[in-house]
Amino acid sequence: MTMPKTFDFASAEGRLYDWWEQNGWFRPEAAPEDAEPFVISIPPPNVTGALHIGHALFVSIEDLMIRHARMQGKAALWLPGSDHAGIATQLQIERMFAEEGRSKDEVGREEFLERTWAWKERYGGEILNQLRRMGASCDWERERFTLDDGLSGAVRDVFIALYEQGLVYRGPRLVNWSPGLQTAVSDLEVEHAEETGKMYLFRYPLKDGGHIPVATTRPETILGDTAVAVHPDDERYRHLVGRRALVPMLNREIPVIADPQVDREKGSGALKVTPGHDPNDFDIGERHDLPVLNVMNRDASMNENAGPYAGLDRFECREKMWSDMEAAGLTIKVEDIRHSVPRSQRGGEIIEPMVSVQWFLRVKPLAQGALEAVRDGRIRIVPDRFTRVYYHWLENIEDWCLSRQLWWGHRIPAWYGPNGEIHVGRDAPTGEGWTAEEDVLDTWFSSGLWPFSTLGWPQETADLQRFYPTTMMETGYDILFFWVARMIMLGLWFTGEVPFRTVYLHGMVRDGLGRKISKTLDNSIDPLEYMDRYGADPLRFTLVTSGTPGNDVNVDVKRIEGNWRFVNKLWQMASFVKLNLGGHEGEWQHDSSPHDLYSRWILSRLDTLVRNANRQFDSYLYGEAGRQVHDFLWREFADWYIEISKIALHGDDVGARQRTLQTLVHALETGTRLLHPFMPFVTEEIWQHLPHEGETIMMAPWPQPDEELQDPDAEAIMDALVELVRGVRNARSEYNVPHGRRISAQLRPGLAGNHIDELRAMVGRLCRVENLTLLATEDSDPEGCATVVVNDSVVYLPLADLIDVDAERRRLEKERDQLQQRLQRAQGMLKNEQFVSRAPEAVVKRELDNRDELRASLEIVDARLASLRD
RNA sequence: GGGUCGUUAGCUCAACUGGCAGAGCGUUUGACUUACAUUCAAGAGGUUACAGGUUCGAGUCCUGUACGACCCACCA
Repeated sequence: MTMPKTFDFASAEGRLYDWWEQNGWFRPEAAPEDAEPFVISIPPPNVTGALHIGHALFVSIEDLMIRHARMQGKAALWLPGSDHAGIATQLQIERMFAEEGRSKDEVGREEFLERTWAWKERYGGEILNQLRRMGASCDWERERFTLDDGLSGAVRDVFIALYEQGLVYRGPRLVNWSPGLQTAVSDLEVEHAEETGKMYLFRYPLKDGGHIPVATTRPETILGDTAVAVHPDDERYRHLVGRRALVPMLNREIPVIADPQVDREKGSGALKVTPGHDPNDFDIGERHDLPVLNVMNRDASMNENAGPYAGLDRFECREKMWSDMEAAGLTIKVEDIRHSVPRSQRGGEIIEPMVSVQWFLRVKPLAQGALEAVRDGRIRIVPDRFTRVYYHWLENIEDWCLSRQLWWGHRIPAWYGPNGEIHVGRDAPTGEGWTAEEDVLDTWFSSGLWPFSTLGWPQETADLQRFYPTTMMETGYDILFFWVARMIMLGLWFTGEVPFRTVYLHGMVRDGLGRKISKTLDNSIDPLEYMDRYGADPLRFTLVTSGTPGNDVNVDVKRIEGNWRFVNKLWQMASFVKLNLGGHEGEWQHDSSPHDLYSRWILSRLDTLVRNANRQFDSYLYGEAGRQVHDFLWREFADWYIEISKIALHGDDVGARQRTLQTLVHALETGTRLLHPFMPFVTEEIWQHLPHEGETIMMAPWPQPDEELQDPDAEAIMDALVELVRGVRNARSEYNVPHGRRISAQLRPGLAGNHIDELRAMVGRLCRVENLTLLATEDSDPEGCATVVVNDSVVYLPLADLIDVDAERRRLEKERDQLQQRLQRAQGMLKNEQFVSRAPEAVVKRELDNRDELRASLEIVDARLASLRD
């Protein structure tokens, strides 16, 4: 069966994917029962999501890891699934209802959830189908969803256990309130941006007359003040401690207190204390038993505690308040300042610190184990610089606000009794008057259980036994805290084991100019669009080879096109081999006599490639490995070996032809296997056309180095021959020898003289030189020739009609200058006794050889130049 | 205020444990050479941000500076 002219990825991808899946090769069961497991739990994409370039990156890397492990004979399990993504999904469904003109509250919880589930069933699989399109070899029979029954049970059990262990508590605390989403969010979901704002300085009136100057950036919070604080040692204000102040515009009486937390250097040195709206003040308030006043509603409009300002939006209130204070003569001045503003990671709106009753997890006890697991090496983080970041965060961790005022999520299993009792458990308590908790858990709480909940925990399932701890956690560094750290904490706490052995962190995808992908810049790179245009393989190869571990990758979309060309090039190499295999299939591998120089050379190079690739895979340097395979196949195999192979293939030595075919097949088939984890589709299709063992390249063995193939002599000789060919081509080009014109040449043999047959064949085939003849030692240099010098060998090209003596002289002078420069460098090093005595022997020897070769070349070039001057 | 990463060809990026700085794209010239014009050949293009240091030898290790990006932190 001959191969089509080009690779039709559009039809091949779906066909191959279905075939792989139907044969069960994505399942760990495809490996022998005693095979070592290799497990990745997928970072579950949001059900609402559509494949974006960030997904494409992680899929490319993880599928590469999984396919590599599978080819190594491991029981590879890539467990797929999706995340219910509380906030993101809820917002989407809210928008749907809004389009129908109904608010979430009008709809009610029950219908809202019904609709969300219906939507999830209908569209939630879309993102996973897009993963399939990329070639992701996940075990779809093990697919999980964070809100499915098993996982929900795990979440509930974990919550209850933590509550019973006294680690989960409920209470009023200052939280980050998102007025747009109307829910609390965790510290991690708040971003701090340096922005220009205003600092308002004003007089805090005292009841008995006088005032204290106080500064704030949020005048509306004055309405919630319950004290004015000064530093106990501050001479300026010490005498005022114990007096009473009056809240501006409300005239509510509050104390003047002394607290060491007040920074005398900041602002006016006196502090308005608003325990209900400032974390700092909340602490002070606790120490002094101050009332905690919340002056805002859920949407951050002012509430009844704001007196006349009730109902105003917080920013309207700020202006109104200030102008009223101005009128009352209380203001001093307003200054522009740069300060950091807390904004919602999702909506971008300003987060309001607000006191609120929420569920919290005391994280510190869990953090200890998570720190130890990395410190003692049970978990390794790659690249290891992230280890420090991880330590720093866990060492300073604060309690985690678990509750969210949403509907879509795991409902907190708590009930409130008529007398204020709290019941936490699997089932509702019996008896009258209990009401269920309305809030759900932070999405990341369920994600934190992902590596073991997906394997059946808390049941002692066979999967849990076999595949836990998992092997590799591959994800972006942006969710090291959100997700990775929490999986480690919860995994250790509940299973007693690390959830995974290695954490591999990749960077963020940026555009071709290094800019963040953003809607406002409109610079998104749509993976689907590029897969439509070029197929999945070029996209995958580009993503993996464009960067280095842990660093952001700037994706230059032109590289996708370039790698599509690479796919075609591969296809053409295979076509060539296949074509030449022709009717000889089966015959091609019978000849076991020693190989020719060319074949020994390419096999030696191939072995070096295999060696490098193995080392790089072991160090997670996938990008470098991919680039090297690419360069080998294109630059060495196709440009040189295939071209040279035509000598034997078109010759009449049957043995030589067969040995060459054997090498062609071996090198290409091996290269294809090396490439399979990067580009699964085209490699499978090609592999099927080549002679191979086994059913699928997916399960073919990963290439191993073979010491026998190393052949430094063949490499050295081929390097010289290749240089001679390049030199002849260069001379032809410089002298504008018409492309079709055949020329003759003479060789003054140095080392290359031992391989005159090979050289003759090569120049004949590759640069249209016929009649390469040998010059005897006593022969004088031929006249009117262009000269090509490589080491101690010289090729003379009789181009009398084209040679311009001046031009040839310039050419040789340039050559001489280059040689001299390199020779000087080598001689300089060798003259240095320190170098000779201290550098490794091999390095010195290489430099010696180098010098000798350069000297030989230079001598010849000089002689030629001298003869031209005559 | 702490910390991390980056700065290499016009652009986007490589360079494993220090050992002759590479690729793709772009650019110049030539070629439809029966696997491939989705290609091939030849060329141009670099003081590896800057200043010191260590070393026989530094893009690579150390110190500092500049610029850029990011992370953490309760700066009224």
